[in-house]
Amino acid sequence: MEEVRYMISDAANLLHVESHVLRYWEEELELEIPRNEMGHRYYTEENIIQFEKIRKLKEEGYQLKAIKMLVHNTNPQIPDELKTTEVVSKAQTETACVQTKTDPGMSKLDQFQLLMTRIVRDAIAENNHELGREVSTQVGDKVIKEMNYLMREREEQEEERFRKLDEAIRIRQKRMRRQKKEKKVKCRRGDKPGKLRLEPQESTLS
DNA sequence: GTTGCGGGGTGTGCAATTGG
DNA sequence: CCAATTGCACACCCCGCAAC
Repeated sequence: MEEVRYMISDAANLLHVESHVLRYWEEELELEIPRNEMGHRYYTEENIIQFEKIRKLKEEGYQLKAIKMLVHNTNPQIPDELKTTEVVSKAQTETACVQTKTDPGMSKLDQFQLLMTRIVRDAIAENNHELGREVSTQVGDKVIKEMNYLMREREEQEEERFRKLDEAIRIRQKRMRRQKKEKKVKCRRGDKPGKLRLEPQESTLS
């Protein structure tokens, strides 16, 4: 199976960010992006997935420092001070609510999030050494199952998204090959070759 | 066939801007 | 104030095309 390589512009398009953002993230997060013979970055599907996750974490309000920890797996538990103030205050508000009582009309996901917020807040109040034990005793089987389910669901969504991305790229490559082939045929016939143009591609992704 | 030119894409580096 | 983002300048390389 041939490894798919995306140039920085392709990767930027796929991820809906500017190319200099990718370079910036690469630098700040100390990511190792492979280079080709020309010294140009190329991105594998693995890299794309990694950047997609980074982008999601950014959207969720995490700072690059926190994301860096996650990426390098040095400290999977992210302290609140590494979240934006907006995210922290939101979490605090939710925690305050759950302290009083839980709204019976709340969705399962909301209840789960509130539960997690409370657990994490309590755990942070203890020292870092106690944190792991504290969480593991409070997070019961039910929460773990919920977490696994949510994680699996999310992974499936991501897989589906990248399947679509891959399909779009393959269609484009196929089209380009066909155009080149047509061009060659025209050349052999003696036609004057026109400049190869890419058809504007409709976005198959949203 | 070779050469020169221009366009497009990429690189780095730094400064400016933005927003919490 | 600082982290994050954006913009700009300049250099390099590749490729297509026209002229010779």
